[in-house]
Amino acid sequence: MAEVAAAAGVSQQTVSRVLNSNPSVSAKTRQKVREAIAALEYRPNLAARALVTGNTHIIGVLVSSTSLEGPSGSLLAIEQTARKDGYWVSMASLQSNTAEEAVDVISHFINQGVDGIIAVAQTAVSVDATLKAVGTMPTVLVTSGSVPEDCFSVDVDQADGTRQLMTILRGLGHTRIAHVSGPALDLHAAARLAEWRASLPDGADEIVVEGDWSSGSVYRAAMTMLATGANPTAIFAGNDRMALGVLRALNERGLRVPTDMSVVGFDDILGTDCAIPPLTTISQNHSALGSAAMDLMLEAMDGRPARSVKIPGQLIVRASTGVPAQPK
Amino acid sequence: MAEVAAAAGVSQQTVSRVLNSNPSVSAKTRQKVREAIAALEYRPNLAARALVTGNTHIIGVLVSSTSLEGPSGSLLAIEQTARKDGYWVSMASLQSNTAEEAVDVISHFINQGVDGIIAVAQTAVSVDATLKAVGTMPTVLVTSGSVPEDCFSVDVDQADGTRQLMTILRGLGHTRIAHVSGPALDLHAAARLAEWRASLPDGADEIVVEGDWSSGSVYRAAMTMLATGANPTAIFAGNDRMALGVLRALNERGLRVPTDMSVVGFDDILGTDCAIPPLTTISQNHSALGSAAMDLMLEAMDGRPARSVKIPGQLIVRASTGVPAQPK
DNA sequence: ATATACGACGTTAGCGCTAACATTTGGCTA
DNA sequence: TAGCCAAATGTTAGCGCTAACGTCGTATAT
Repeated sequence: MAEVAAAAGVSQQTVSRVLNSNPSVSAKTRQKVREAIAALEYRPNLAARALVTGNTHIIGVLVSSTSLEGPSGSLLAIEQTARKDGYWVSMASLQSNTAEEAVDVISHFINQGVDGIIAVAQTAVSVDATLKAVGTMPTVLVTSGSVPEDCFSVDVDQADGTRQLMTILRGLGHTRIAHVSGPALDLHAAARLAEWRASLPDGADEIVVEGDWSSGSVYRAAMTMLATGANPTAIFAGNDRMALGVLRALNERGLRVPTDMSVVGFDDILGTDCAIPPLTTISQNHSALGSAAMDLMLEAMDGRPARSVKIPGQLIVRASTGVPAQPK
Repeated sequence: MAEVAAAAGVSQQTVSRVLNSNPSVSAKTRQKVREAIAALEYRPNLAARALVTGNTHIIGVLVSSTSLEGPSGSLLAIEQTARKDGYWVSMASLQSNTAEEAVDVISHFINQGVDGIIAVAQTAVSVDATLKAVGTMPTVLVTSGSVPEDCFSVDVDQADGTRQLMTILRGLGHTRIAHVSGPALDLHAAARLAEWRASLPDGADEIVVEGDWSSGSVYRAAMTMLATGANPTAIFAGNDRMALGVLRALNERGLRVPTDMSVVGFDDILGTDCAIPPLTTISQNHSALGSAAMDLMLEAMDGRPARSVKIPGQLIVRASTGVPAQPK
């Protein structure tokens, strides 16, 4: 920087002012400095700047990596929004979903001097660990779990999405709607399960099996369920991958979709438009979620009061849903 | 840090030595310093450390986000390996696949003082832009494109994976094997296309349609191809999502898989084990790719000579492949 | 007893930058 | 023409840390 200053015939401070777009630099000087910067291929050292200003313009983003599509979609969306707002992302994905690892990562983020932390949390454990570790750092949780009043959070509205699916199924005439849930400890799974339960017709049987988000786990579970004689007319799978497992199980048992059974999923992952048959599901608007997370981050950094945002999911109706067959 | 030194009754430098595990600190002193650190909840300022040491222990990772599964799987794998090796990841995902955006991002990484850059590049444009922008910074490319001799690179072996698929199809007796390729500018698509072409029986027709990696694009294209009377007995889709589109198109035309047509994909994305029928494909070992990328990074930082690593893909044989029907 | 070596610390300086204050310059007013 | 203001620039100090070197004391060799 000293070299640039010398080359432009000004002081270091003036170079600094040009870099920081300080208005009190004359156009002529600014021009000279710009040329010197270009000529010398000068690059500002952000570590030095961070040291003196105390902020890095870096956001730490923590994702729990257990299930791939959701969290990494959110991560990419958050990153792109952040960059548009002039922030950069330091990321870490949890391997274990232990509190310890989350705390380590957050601790590192703080040491690194991040301006804020966004945690994409799948389980109550990581929500709690995050809240303990962040201290007074501006924080936004991307989670469907319950969060304290004074905490910023954002999520795709799981309950609303579930209601949309249930509404369309009931509208078609389904009353016996089974549920294939995600892992019990997962907050998204819990939210979808709870709302499914709440949306059941009064007095309906609760036909539910638990999967681990993977299609394979559910293929086997669905085969078992179908064999037991609990005869739903529709199945609400907790995510699209599990819905694929259901579709395969139905196919192998010779049940037609939607004639013999309607199936719905959740997430609208890539490829479900070409499931056999194409799957009715809830599309998650990752980019809206990313922008919302970043908007909240800016509010948090600004010291504004905490609030929570729910992004509505969009119902995508495809061929896997239809009216139930009349009982023969 | 001065406070910690005072509390422990030692100099700042000694505290620094404890933090950096310098051996020439007596056990007793080390203990005292540790206690002072804990008592005061002292956190080292990494920006200051980076300023004086000149390295940040941060790796910049650039991913092109166009297609989701592959790059973000690699990203997560790279991050987890990096953290195991004591490095942290600063990431950016490209929205446009322009050289300009890549250069901006890399320029930022350099300003930030990253110790190295890993670029997950899908197109020749981003490979070139990356190589121009990084200068002398240690760099590893994750790409299937051709790279200069003096450049570290790693990729799942596209050609080998394609050969494995072609070998099994030919072994089953298929000679007319169509290809559904990814977008022409994509390096993975190009590599798979080239090897498919090379693996065709001599003098065979080249039946090929181009998709954009999405299942929807290919569903339509496949329908068209099937209607034209080019009658392959097997279809090699450039990725699993497009294979799903092919499966759906076949299903709607009443063709059975694998009796009337065998189908293979590439990537082994989650859910293909429950495609109808389950898909024969090549599984990409993301975690091996992540470790390899990080190993190469360490070599690059060490000034060792460049080399390229190919990670073999693993053939997963499922129900979508079988012997071709005898011509009626 | 003297020289030598080494382990265990302390002292000094500076990494590259910006905040805060000091200074200069030109333009305008009375 | 003196006086004053504001815009444009310079000067000083310090952010938190570590590299390099200096100092002290104790153990070992001669």
